[in-house]
Parts: sequence; structure tokens; C-alpha cells
Amino acid sequence: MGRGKIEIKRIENSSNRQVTYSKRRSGIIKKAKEITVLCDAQVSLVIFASSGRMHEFCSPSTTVVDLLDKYHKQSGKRLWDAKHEHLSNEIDRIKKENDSLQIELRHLKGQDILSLPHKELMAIEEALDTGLAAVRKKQMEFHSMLEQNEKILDEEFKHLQFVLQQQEMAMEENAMEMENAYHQQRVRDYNSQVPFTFRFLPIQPNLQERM
Amino acid sequence: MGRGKIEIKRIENSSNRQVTYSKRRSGIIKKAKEITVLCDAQVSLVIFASSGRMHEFCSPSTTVVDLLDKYHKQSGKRLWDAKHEHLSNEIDRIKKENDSLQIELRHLKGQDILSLPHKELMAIEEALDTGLAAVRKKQMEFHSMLEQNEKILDEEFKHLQFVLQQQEMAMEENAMEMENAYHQQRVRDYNSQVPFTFRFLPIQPNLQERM
DNA sequence: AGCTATTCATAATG
DNA sequence: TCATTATGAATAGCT
Repeated sequence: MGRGKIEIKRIENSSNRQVTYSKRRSGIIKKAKEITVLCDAQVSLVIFASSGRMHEFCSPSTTVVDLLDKYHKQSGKRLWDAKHEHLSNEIDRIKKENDSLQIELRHLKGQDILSLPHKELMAIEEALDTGLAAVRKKQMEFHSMLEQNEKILDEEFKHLQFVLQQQEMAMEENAMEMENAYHQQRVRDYNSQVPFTFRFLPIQPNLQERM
Repeated sequence: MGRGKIEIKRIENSSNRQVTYSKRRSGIIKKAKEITVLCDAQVSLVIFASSGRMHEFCSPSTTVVDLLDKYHKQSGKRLWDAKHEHLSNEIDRIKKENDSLQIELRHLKGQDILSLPHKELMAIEEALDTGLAAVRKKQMEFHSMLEQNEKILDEEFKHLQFVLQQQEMAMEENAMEMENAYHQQRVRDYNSQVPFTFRFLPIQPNLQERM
């Protein structure tokens, strides 16, 4: 039913496939509608394109759920039960995993170890030692970072003190020449000469970043 | 498409309706098969005749359950009942719990701690310290138990030596009186006089129990 | 998207 | 129910 007969096998040309899909999909849905009207049938039709897009048809006055419930009863295939069972098994599996994690965790925290065989106790001790070593290493890094920060703050403080001193000296000079009309100009000159970094800006702006 | 055009409305003649149903049903199923092959589509098709009889088609390599799961996700319709949803939520909840346990465990093992804030690091260190203390305490108990066992074994060994000596002395005495017919009776007398605990039985029968 | 030559599905019939 | 067949419907290939 077309300009030429086609073999029923995957259409390799992607856009042809897409076009054929659209046409045939609407054809099938039309047929589904017709059979429901002509023959009092009930139809549930769900189509997924390879792209993932979905289309559905369901005979009027029912829902997919209703029909699947009927399907469920007739086919004996236990649609819902199978699904339920699967989920239940999944839950059991994860719960078991969870339990063993909890136990391991409690052991590492030194709980419930009284009845443990000596071998496992040794393993736990080793794990704890390893963990503690790693944490302590990190702590050391943190403290050395703190010390470094302190040093930097100290240097900065000295810088600021120096700048302050400079400015105070400039102020005194200004005060002495207060009656001189030329004085305003000199202050402006001074400010434009002082380097930008010396005007109360911290040298290390992101000092607190990793704390 | 037939000897005459027909209106799309319920076929009143029951047997005609039945015949048309069979023909069109197989037609639709054929079309469904074709679109799956030609266009890489996935189809779930369930048809109920007015008689109640059911027919289905499902694209190969999937199941109705799988497709309905996809349908469920895409349509947002509550295909699965409340119980189902409950189970799904339960799974999500447990999985999340699981994840956080895994993370905690890794932290205690000194893994993935590089980006941790200092406060949490402190908490971990404390937990590790506590755990290690408990484990070491248990280890100490174990060792002191070992020492105690050793002491007990030692004492027992001495006891056994003593008993052996006694018996050897008795044997020598026996040898010297070997020709004496009275000798058999004396050995029996000796055995009945030696206290029960002195006859090669360990004093602490369950010595190995807690190792 | 449309169009149309073809093939296909199927209504009527036996 | 099954086979046949005339006929309308569906659609493949083009534009």
C-alpha cells in the first residue's frame, strides 16, 4: 500500500523511519478507535518511538489502569504482583545492606564489640588507626594553615601601622602649614602619589576562604 | 476497504460484529508488529472483545510491565496503586539512608575528608578516638585473659606433673612387689584413694571457650 | 506537510 | 469458520 512494496525490516534511513513511524502510528490509532466503535471492543495501546516519545490510545469510558487490571486478571501474568514482589525484594536487599553498614559503623565507634572474635577486632583496630591517621594529618594541615594565616595577619598589621604612621606624619605636616593657601593642593598630590595598595586594603583578601 | 464502504458505528448484527472484530484485531496486531520492526518502536497493545476475551501484543525484548513502567513515568498518571507508591518511597528513603551511612563510614575510614569543614573533622576524630579506646580496652581484656589462661595452664601442668610423679612412684613400688600376689589389690586401693580431680582431668574444662 | 500510484486490509459473499 | 474477491483505505516514495 504505497508506491512500492517494502520489506518488513528496520528502515535504515533515519528521517524515512521517522516519517513512516508518524504515518503508521496514526494509522494504528485510527484502527484502534474504529474497532472500539464498530465491535464494542476495549483497547489499550501504548506506543514508544525509538526517540522515547510516547503516544497512547485507550478506548473511551475506560482507563489504562482498568484495562490493565482486567489484563492482570485474565493473563494470570500477575502484573502488579510481579512488580510488587520486585520492589519488596529490592527493599529487603537494601535493608540488609543497610544493616551491615550500621553494624560496621557501630563497631568502628566501639559499640557492640564485646562478642567479636579477636581477628575482627584486630581488623577494626587497624581501620580505626588508618582513619585516625588520615584525620590527624588533615588536622595538622589545618593548624599549619592557621599559623600561616596568623603570620600573614601579623605582617598585614605591621603594614597598616606603617601606612597609618605615614598618614599621621603627613597630617602633622599639613597642620603646620594650615595657614598656607597652597596646602590643599599638596594633600591631593600626596594622595595621588601613595601607591594604591598602601591605602588600607588587606594584602590577602581571601584569607578566611577555607575555614 | 471492502466490497462497500462502511460507516464507523457499532455493527448491530452480532455475528458480523464478531467477524469484523476478528479480522480487524489481527489487522491491528499485524500493524503493531510491523511498526515495531520498521521503526524501532515499542508497542503494548491489549484488546478486549465485548465477549470479554482478551488478546495482546507486546514488542519483543520487552514486557508489558516494562512498557507500563515507562508509561507510568511519562504520563505522570497513577498507574500503580498506593501500595506501590509506598514501596517506591520506602526504597528511596532507605537508599538515602544507605548513602549517608556509606559517607559516614568512608569518613571514619579517613576517606573523602579533604573537603570537610573543621568542625566535622573534629567530631570524626573524637568518634575515632572513642572507638579506638573501646577496641583497645577489649584487646587489653583479651590479653589479660590470655595471661590468665597461661597461668592456669601452668598450674595445671604442675598438677599433672605431680600426679604423674605419684603414679610413677606407685609403679616402682608395684615393680618391687611384682612377685607378690597381693599387689593387684593394692593398685586398685590406690586408685580409689586418689581424689577425682587428680586423675588427668583439666581443672578448667572450658578454658578455650572465649577465644 | 501534501500528493498519488500502489499495495494492503477487509466487507461482502459463497 | 474458511476462502475469495471487489473495493476502499493506508501508505511509500516524491515534491
